[in-house]
Amino acid sequence: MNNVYVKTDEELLGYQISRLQDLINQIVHCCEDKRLYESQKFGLPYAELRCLMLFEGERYLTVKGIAQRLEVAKSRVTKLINGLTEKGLVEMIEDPRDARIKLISLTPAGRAKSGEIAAFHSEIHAKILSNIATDERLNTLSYLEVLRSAMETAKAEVM
Amino acid sequence: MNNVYVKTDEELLGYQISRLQDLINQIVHCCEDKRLYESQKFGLPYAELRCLMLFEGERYLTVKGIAQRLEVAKSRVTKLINGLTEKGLVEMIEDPRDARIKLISLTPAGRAKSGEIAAFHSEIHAKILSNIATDERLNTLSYLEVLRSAMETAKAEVM
DNA sequence: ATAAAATCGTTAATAGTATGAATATTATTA
DNA sequence: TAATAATATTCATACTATTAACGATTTTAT
Repeated sequence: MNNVYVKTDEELLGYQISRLQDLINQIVHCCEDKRLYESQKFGLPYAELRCLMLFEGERYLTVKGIAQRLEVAKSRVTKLINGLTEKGLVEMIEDPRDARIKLISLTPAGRAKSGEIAAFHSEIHAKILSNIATDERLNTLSYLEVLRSAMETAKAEVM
Repeated sequence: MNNVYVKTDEELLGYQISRLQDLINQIVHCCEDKRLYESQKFGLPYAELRCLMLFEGERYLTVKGIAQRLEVAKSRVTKLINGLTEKGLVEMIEDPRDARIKLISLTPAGRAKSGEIAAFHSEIHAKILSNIATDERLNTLSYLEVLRSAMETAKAEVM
């Protein structure tokens, strides 16, 4: 009978769906743990930490630019910059050509901390790679790209 | 000369590290979008939504049990249950055998909403799967498991 | 049987994440 | 020059989450 096949197919799909769900949840949960850990490790609220990392290779950023990159409201950025300024990690000067604009840059301490954080990020991802067999790394990255792409497409479809 | 090979190897590793970093970030970012979307869609703060989903197959939960599963403080759960009670989604009775304990259960409305949310989760993961070629699904799940495992190991090593 | 210890949930204070509306200042443009 | 646009800040609000202190109840040990 056909029913048997249909049911097996459905069962397989159901199994794959819940497996995918579990795997993604566990991976995301792992990332949330990392987030908490690095926030502790570097003594910064996570949002400020993320803000600090935007200065890689850029001398000056503006409130508006940071807001766009972090995808948050400008008013939020004002708060973050206040926090980072109090901690001596960034400083603000006025744009010589437009007094509305404030240019934000890293202090030496900010550059140092930003470097430490970047190094930690590299370290942790290097560690993850090292836990994947050499001959499986390429495939892992490829299939991760497959998943990423499938997720973006699904997002566009559903949301 | 040996230097040439060494450098190529290092470059490859560096490339793979930053690719892994990007892919994971994008996948997590996608999940954060989903989180915001479903919070809107179901008219619930995300934490309350997660709380609601714990009742799958369980008749009664306690504050302590919920706190453990959500990995938050008990006081946080009190707040979440207050919110869900105000919205008519859960209700609380006293444990007949121990007056310290409060048994929390879904109301009919809560059961309905919980069902909708579960259906949405299935739908979205089904959609993701459907965006992966049939002959690539098994491999995607396998390599996702490889990654998950490598991440858990790295977490244990670093943190 | 009762005093001490443990358990359970709540309250209050605090901190971090984030938004939106209103505002002040400065540039641009008509 | 007057209206408009751009930039950043302030304030009110809401959500996420923790810790410490507390009151009520149950368990345990004397």
